[in-house]
Amino acid sequence: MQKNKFFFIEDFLPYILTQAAETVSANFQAFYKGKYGILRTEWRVLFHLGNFGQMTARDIGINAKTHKTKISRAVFRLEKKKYLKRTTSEEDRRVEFLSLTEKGVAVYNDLKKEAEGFEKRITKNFTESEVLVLRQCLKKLEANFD
Amino acid sequence: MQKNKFFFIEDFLPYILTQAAETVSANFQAFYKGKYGILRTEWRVLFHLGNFGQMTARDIGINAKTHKTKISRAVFRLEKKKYLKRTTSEEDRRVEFLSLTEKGVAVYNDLKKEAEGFEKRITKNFTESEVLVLRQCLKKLEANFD
DNA sequence: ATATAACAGTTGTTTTTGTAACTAACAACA
DNA sequence: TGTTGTTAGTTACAAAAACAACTGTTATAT
Repeated sequence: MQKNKFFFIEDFLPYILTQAAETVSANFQAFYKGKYGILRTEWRVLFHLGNFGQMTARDIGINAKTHKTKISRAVFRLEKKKYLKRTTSEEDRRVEFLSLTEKGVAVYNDLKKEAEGFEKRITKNFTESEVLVLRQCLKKLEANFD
Repeated sequence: MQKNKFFFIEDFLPYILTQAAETVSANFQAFYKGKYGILRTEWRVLFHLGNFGQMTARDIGINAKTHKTKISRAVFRLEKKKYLKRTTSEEDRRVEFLSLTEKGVAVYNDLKKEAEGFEKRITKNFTESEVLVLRQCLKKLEANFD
């Protein structure tokens, strides 16, 4: 596959990784952007809350490796759309607990179904073992930078 | 790994794919951004020209699946840095042939070495077969959208 | 106590992207 | 010819991201 002495951009792992991610993301975006007018970071916040329940902006940022300003603005937009509500913590008034509204849960559930279907479709010509190795490798790549 | 009836964002392939890509890219960026002050699209253009020799903006865009305005701006910046030169085609004066200057080739060669080292490092705890499957899967994912 | 540092989250400014509209050159066909 | 359509690449404007500086609150340490 890869010639010995030469470097080919199309075999450079960071490049094909980014290309694949951009293609997949761009196509998945169609669901949440087209259907609910939300951006990628908003999708991430929504799914973190849908998955884990109540969380703070800080913890979403840490888990999703996303900068706090990006989270802050995503939270603002989700709140404006009434998908999310905030409650200030009693113990520490800097902290806000975020959680989905009923409307937000409905959106989450719908997008969750779309996500499951999407994942099945993009891996339909993969063997089970390929999917497994792919997942493992992606997590390992990520972990190599901790 | 994945619970049966539940959806977890951390197992959702498009999500872990994007996360891995962002982490890897952000770390690789340090080389070309820190050392030569160039952006990701500029890196891509530089590497396309370094790899394939003379190309048009159009063909780089098609190959890298990047919009023509992004390419146009990257070309402009690379030209300003004297890494790249243009020659208008004689047959069709809309077309510009792009190629690296001597300075551009030097930058390319240096970054190519960095790239090779970087790739080795991020996959140093991978088996050969894992790397192979990873590459195959990423290309297959990409191809599923053609 | 009170000064200092650390932290959660927001706001402001600059840089980069996305999208559409544009220019200039060619192609096709009446 | 000349009219219409297409293409390569650029430019203008709006949306989003990056980065730094900020507010308000709690923790630490003298």
